[in-house]
Amino acid sequence: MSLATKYDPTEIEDKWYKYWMDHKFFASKPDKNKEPYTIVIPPPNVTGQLHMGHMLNNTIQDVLIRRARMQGKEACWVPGTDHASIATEAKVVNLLKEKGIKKSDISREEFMKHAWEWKEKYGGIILQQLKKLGASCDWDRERFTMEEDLSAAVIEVFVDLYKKGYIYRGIRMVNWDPEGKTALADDEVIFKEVNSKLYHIKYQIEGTQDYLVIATTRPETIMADAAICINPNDARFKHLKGKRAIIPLINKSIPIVEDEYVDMEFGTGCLKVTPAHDINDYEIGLRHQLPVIDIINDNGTLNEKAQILIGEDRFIARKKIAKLLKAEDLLEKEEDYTSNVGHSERTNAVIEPKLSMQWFVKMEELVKPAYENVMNDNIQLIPSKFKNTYKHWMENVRDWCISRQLWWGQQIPAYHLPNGEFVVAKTDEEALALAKEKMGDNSLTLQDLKQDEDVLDTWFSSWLWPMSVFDGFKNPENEDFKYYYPTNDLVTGPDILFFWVARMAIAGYEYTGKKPFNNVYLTGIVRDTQGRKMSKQLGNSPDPLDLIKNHGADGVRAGLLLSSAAGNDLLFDVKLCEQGWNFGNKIWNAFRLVKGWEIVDTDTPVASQKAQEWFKARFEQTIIEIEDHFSKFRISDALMTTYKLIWDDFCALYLELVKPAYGAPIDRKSYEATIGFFEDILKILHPFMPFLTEELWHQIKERKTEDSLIISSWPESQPFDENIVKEAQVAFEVITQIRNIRASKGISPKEALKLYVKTDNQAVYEKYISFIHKLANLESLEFTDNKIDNALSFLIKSDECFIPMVGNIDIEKEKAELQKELDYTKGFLNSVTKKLSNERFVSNAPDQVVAMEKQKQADAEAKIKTLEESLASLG
RNA sequence: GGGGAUAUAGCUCAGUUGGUUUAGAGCACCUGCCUUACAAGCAGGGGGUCGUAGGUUCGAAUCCUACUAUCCCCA
Repeated sequence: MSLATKYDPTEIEDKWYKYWMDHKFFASKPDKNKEPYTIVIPPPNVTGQLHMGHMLNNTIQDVLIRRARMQGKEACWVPGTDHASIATEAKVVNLLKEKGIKKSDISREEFMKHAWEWKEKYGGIILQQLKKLGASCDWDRERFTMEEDLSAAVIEVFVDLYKKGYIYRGIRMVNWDPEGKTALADDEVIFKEVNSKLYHIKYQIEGTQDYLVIATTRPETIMADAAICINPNDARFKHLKGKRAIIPLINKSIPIVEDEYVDMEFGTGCLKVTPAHDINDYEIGLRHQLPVIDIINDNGTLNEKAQILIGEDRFIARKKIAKLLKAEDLLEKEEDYTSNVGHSERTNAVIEPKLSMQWFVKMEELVKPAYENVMNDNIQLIPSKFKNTYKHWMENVRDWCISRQLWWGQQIPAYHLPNGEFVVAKTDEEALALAKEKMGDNSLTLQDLKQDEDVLDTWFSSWLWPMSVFDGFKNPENEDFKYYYPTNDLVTGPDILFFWVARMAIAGYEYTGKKPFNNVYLTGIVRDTQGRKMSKQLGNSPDPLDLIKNHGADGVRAGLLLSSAAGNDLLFDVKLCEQGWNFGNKIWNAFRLVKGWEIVDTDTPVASQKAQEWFKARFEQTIIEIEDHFSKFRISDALMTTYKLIWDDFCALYLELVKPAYGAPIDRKSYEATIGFFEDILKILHPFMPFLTEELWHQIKERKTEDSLIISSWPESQPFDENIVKEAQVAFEVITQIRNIRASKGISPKEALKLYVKTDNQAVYEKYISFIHKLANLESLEFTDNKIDNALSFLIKSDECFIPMVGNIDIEKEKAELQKELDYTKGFLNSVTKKLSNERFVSNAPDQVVAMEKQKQADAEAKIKTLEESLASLG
């Protein structure tokens, strides 16, 4: 069979993914004889499309899971999605709008029916996309946070936390999204710099003809003002103390209060206090017992409490108020001003701070085990720098607002009673029983109970994920849960360290007494080459599926991993994927070379024999390095080490050493050794580039299903002789030097050269003479005690090598090069000597260090001697 | 305003508890090669004094302090 000169991943990738699926290689079930290795996927938003962040994060998970599988562990990667209340509801509302249906015109039940239909039809595309990437998830275990069992777990936890006193209702200032008509968590608010205006408005001081001036960006809220506030230390406003001011347009009298919160430098130094519409004002209001006047409806329009402009949108009202004030000469001036304004992550609406009744989880007590067990490394964060951030958050944890004014989600299992009280229960029946008890009224019926309208925050589902995917609530004694939980590694972005990771740890300890995972690997954020976050608005994100189409999933995976150290942001460049593909192509062609050889039963050439010994040792040495990288989650380094082993050691050196002359056959022993090495490198590369490696694995020979690479065994490190690697290195250095001479003198590789070596250690050279012959094209290698005239020379440590030249040698140039080398070495010797002549160094530094310095000194002195002799001989 | 992180070659990053060279890698760059696996390749090469200024130490890219710059989180 002939192979194309260029690797084409398209068909190969689909073929092998199907093959793995058909043979259930991703599937996992508890096996007492094997060690479990479990990862739960960070459930992507069910409305989501694969983006670069997912690609990175899932590639890492797949690398970990594939390696564990090959190590003989029972590898289980659970996939799934979360129901994303806000995003999904927005999608469904839009879809209904297109059909001419308003959400407000249909019942909750009808809406849910539409939402589920939407989910079945359009949801979870992202999981299909993950398959293109090669993700080896156990798809039979796919879960969804709104499915029956997982919802039951959410309700159970709510009721339980309520009973334990961790859940309460309270009025709070929340981030209100007037478009989505829901409260948002702080992290769902994006602050953007917005150009706005600072309006300077005159308020008459009651009982006088004088005015005070306040500066505000929100003149439409003046009707909700409860006071004017000044700093008690502000000498300018002594005359205002104890007075009252009149709100313009509605002529309402409000007190002037004093509070040190007011920044004397900012604006006019007079602050209007609007407790209902600003979090800071709310707090001032509490301190001064000011009334709260809420003038804005849920949809962002003014309500009747505003007295004027009722029904107008807040932004239109702003303009109209400005106009009205101007008309009455109460607008002193407008100045341009940029301010940070919160926007809804989902709807992009400007956030309205709003007081409302919400449900909260009391965090302070609940958080303790999750806090301690990260601090003591029971749960490890990788990289560990995130421990600081985690600590800071945990120590300043705030109560968690878990209610959302939406329908898509688990409806809060609280039932309001006619008298305004409420009960919390898992079912209607239990609620009714509780209500009867509470009210002492047996005649109550379900009709008297009204279930809370709100649903729970999506995070309130996903914080249970590592437990609920294994049915840890429904049936805590089940085999899966006992076997797979706690999970091993969690891979996610640092942006959800608090919203998700910390909360999972909290829930894990609360409900199982155990950590939900051992290690949390925090990936970097994928940015564009200019360092900007990838976003739809900027349009700076490449389409992941296009990337896969153009560079192959293997190429993209390798490209993403090549420069993404844990926790460091990755500046994504398509060039990385090209590099990934190049690498795949390199291996493909290496295979073409080997596959093309004709095999005969002849003796093994010395070079080939030695090359096998050498590569074996080099491989073992590298495996240790790779294991070390993996143990520290240095995935990028593990790949780079593999990359260099394959490209530099295997292709550039080993294959060149065993490669027979063109058209000549290869001896059977060398061929078989080479195939063995090839299999080993395919194994260690498989977690990174699964498709190409599986393809070549089967190209090597016909294999049974159970001999597939994906389930083959990971190479274990074997003892090896370090001296082989070290001594061969001398030969490789000689080769490089000779090639250097060829390059700089324009000598063709075809022209064989003579090499003379002046050394005290002939044995090392003799051992690997065959390497030098083959890779540097030597006519002969001889040892000498004297300098060789009319030759170019170079140094290997203090050994001197000579290549006789037929033509003239540019003596001046040679001298200059030698002089440069000499200067450097002298400088180096100088620094070493200085160290050694320092008595305090010699007496304080460890013996080993001193010995090393002495060795350096001796080497440098020998080298200098040789260099000086060479210079002298050149005249 | 508070907290945290980072600053090493043109770019992206290593540098593992301070001592294997006057600092490494990949990519990019330069030179020469269509050498019979691969020109998306091969061979060779140049390039940084480790953000700035101090300090600790026999010894600092590594520890401390200040400053500067950038980024993130919280308010």
